Amino acid sequence: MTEISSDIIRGYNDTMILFLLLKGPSYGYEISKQIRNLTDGKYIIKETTLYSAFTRMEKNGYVESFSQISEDTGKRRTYYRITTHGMEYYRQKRDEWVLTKEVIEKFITKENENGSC
Amino acid sequence: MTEISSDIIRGYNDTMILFLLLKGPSYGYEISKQIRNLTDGKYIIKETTLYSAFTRMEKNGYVESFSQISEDTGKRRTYYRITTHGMEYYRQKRDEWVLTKEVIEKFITKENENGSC
DNA sequence: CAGTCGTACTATGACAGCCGAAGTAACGAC
DNA sequence: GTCGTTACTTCGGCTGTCATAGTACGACTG
Repeated sequence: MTEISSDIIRGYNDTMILFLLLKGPSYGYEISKQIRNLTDGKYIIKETTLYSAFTRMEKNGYVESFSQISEDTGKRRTYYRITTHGMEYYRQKRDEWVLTKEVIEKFITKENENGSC
Repeated sequence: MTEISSDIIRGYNDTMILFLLLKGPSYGYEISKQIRNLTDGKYIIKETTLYSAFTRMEKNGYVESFSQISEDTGKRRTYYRITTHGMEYYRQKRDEWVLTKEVIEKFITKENENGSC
């Protein structure tokens, strides 16, 4: 099985999290589930990676956290909300992705492709 | 200017180098120039990154090095040749790339696209 | 004839992000 | 009564990248 190495995703974990936060505030466990679902289990973010991303992004001002007691479980969760600064960062990363894709694909042979466009 | 962050390229530097070695043995400085040219200067690999990639890949058995005196300059260069193991690794990375691209693009909004295919 | 530019590297050490391991706590299911 | 799920936290290690610096030699440039 081809597995996605963390070294390529590295630096795009933040982007993935921010993307999900664009739809509204969320918290660690849910984000993690959403990533798994959205990618059909192809990418499962590690807990430590996720939570360290949150703290890093909060430090950088990309997200804001707030504590709230959930209505369903009655337990306290740490929610994160994307900031305008975070949205800017997301947009930057999106643009960077386009470039990066172009660059990497110059080094990827297309031998296994059968149909195109 | 959107610049490519090293964190996304990370782990694909090896792949890029191996791709260039598929065409035949080469050495550090030339590989570096080829990367710059092939990407129209969009990606310039750092010297230290390049040479540490070589030593790492030799340790992993992806490349073999040999010393040779160049015909034009008369100076000694360290050439690298891709091994069969290295070719396998390259193929793996190529497959991984397809997956990775799919995954990341689930998190990239297409707002700025105007035409498609 | 000194200085700078291009080639072709090597060594060292720092840093960032990812991740494994382990722990905590509270709830429901079986 | 322990297992699975939720919802985290702490710690420490590893890997790849990069800044900095240095070596060495030939060519050209003022």
